[in-house]
Amino acid sequence: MKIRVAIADDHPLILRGLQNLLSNHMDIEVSGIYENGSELLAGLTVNTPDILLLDIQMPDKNGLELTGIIAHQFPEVGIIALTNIDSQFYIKSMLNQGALGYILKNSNEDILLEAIKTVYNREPYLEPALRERTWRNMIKAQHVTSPDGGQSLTRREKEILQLIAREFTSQEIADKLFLSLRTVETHRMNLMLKLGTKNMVGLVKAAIQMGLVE
Amino acid sequence: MKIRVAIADDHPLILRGLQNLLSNHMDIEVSGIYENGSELLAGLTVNTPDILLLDIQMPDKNGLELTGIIAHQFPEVGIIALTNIDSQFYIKSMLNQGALGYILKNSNEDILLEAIKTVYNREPYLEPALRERTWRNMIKAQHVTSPDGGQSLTRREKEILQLIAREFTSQEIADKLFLSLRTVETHRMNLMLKLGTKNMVGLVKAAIQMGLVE
DNA sequence: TAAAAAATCAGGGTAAACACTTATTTTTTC
DNA sequence: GAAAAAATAAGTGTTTACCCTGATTTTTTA
Repeated sequence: MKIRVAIADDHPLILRGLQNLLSNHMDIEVSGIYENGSELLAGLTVNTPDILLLDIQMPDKNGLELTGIIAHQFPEVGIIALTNIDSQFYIKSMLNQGALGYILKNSNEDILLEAIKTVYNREPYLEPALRERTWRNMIKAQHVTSPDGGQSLTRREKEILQLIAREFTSQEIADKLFLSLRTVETHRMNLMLKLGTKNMVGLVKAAIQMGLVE
Repeated sequence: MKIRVAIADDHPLILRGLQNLLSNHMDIEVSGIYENGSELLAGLTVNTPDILLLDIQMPDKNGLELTGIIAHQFPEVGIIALTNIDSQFYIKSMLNQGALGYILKNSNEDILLEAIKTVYNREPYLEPALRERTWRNMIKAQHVTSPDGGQSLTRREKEILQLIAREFTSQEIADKLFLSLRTVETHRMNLMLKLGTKNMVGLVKAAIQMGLVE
């Protein structure tokens, strides 16, 4: 019985590379390839795979939300995040949302196959290069973190953070979203509080780490 | 006569994807694949291709320098930068160093093929999505007093850019480097000109892309 | 050793961000 | 349907960034 693997990624090159790489293995079958979140959700109902290799950054849908939806709706699918984002925040969030694996796009073939086989057995798999740091962070997080965990941003906050990181001023954001300048500034202040920074520079860096831009 | 294409990229997936994609075309032949800069330089002397698809970010060598060396040593090779970096600074620098094409890794097959054919005919090719903005920037750059066309950042500029991206204010930078506030502001303005941005947000993003922080 | 590039500094302004506070309405969750 | 969370908005400042102009001195390069 082959392991059925679906792939969702908006980069044609990565899609091809994965397809080609996996098709060389007799115990793996590529059961579907999708270039965006909508296609993916539609495809999963028709043809449910064992493993889903999921790009976090896709044009139409956010990878975190997508993971939450799929993990809930198709609990039998083992989700492996496949991404360029080497971010502690994202690793934690994705695992929280129900992903079982997290590997980087510059991983080699061995890592990819090991991840697929591990997750197929319902065990978590984390890119070796990320393991130690993530462990340290999670241990630290239990020691230090404040009650609220400090990290979760609301939908509106993420939206505004993204616009900030795309070089819109507060006034421009207010106009764009039909909000008062004051509201946007309040959100910005709350973002700075939550992300522990004192200016736009820190916000931009956080936005990049979270994959909201670039 | 087939177009001979070499590929240099440290991402195994991208490498496979490209190889697979190009091998479907009768008029193209993949003449070499390289996973790092040293391999590439060694390989080119033995087997010189018509086109080189070159990743800017490789573990051992900087893509800019590499481009300069290859363009000088193998002028018959048409270099196409293939990268995730959507940065005005990098585009200009790469073209300056001798690259003829610049496309993004999330480009589709059509763009890739068009780039290869265009560059094979010794004509420059720029990713369509980047064209307009780059043009605008290049025109703007000629209006302004940036001496040589303003490609590379000076040592001092890089130093200050790094401090900006590390969340220092201009006043703090001035104190740290024993400069007048005005000097720091002048450098910041020049940075914005050179990098084609209107505020700190763009500077931070450029700094990250250039690897000055994180 | 000239010329070019880089680094330094400033006046005088406008616009935007930052800081601290309070408060109402809407939406979500239990 | 009550409680909690999120989203909305504002008053009143201070600080910093941004934009235009101009310049001199130091270092590098041809």
